[in-house]
Amino acid sequence: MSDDPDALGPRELRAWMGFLAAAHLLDHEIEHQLKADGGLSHGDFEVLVRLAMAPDGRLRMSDLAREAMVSKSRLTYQVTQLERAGLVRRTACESDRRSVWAELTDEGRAALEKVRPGHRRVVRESLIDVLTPEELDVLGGALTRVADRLRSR
Amino acid sequence: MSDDPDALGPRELRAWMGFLAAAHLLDHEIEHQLKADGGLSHGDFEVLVRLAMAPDGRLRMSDLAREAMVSKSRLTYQVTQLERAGLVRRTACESDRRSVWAELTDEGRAALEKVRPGHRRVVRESLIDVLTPEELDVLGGALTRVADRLRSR
DNA sequence: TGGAGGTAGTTAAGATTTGAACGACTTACG
DNA sequence: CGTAAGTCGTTCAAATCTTAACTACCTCCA
Repeated sequence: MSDDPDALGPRELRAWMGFLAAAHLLDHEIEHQLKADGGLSHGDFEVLVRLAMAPDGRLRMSDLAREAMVSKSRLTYQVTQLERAGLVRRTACESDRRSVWAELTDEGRAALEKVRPGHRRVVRESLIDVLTPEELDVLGGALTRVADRLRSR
Repeated sequence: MSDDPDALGPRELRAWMGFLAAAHLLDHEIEHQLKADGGLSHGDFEVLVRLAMAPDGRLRMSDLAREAMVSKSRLTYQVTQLERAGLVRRTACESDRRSVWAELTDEGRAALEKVRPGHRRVVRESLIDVLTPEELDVLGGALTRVADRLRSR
């Protein structure tokens, strides 16, 4: 009844459970730090980071949604909130009047910098520093492959 | 301006970005499968799984919340929904009248079994089969350590 | 031209989640 | 005992997220 020929084996189960738990808990930790240090959700942070990395600090809503891995309607909501907080600005796009630029304001850049040290600390203390350099490389390679494979479907 | 002495290095960044993306995308995939195969959210599924693993198929709300990694108030909502769907039943706890048992019904067990093959398929195809056996072990060890460390804080 | 069909972003309604506060009960300790 | 402090699960309001339209615009091709 509880045995099943194609259930996951112990090694597989350990990897899967570990992955699930680590993802959950780490996200929790990050969410907490970002909220405490700058009143941002993890989603908001990802949006700001993508914008900060983009040329001219701006991206069209669609591209931003894809890069930050959020739905379009969720991004609409998020950007509205971020705009209300003065961290992002919406701008009309000349070349395609359907499009809208989401652009990082100076305030937005500042908010990002304010929150980043704590964010790095969490990532380091909770993940990076817990792994050996070998584990770090294996994990990086393996999970990048996993993600790429999921993206191309 | 964008350079920072204690920013993550390339290997670290790859591991972190890979982890973040893999977690996001895999969760998305699972959410989709569970919804399609049985109308369950990933959260609901986790709740049912923990109950199925527990002796007598039941757990107190608090323990269930801890094991399924959800907040108490979220669990209250979830269990109410699952109860409405007939998959879970609430029972009074004799030994501690503050507590409430959440108990898997036969229907709940059936719903779980119905959805499990697809779930396993997703986990295998998206994660397990993408990794070499060595990667699987390294990942399992490393992430279990990461999770344990985060749990004990 | 003039649509057909696709894309960009928003909206509205409903579902879910959060976080603080609450009532009921238990436990520990003076 | 009797009460202070803690735990258990729920509730409520507010915040957030999802889904399915919907408007406006762009592209392509007859």
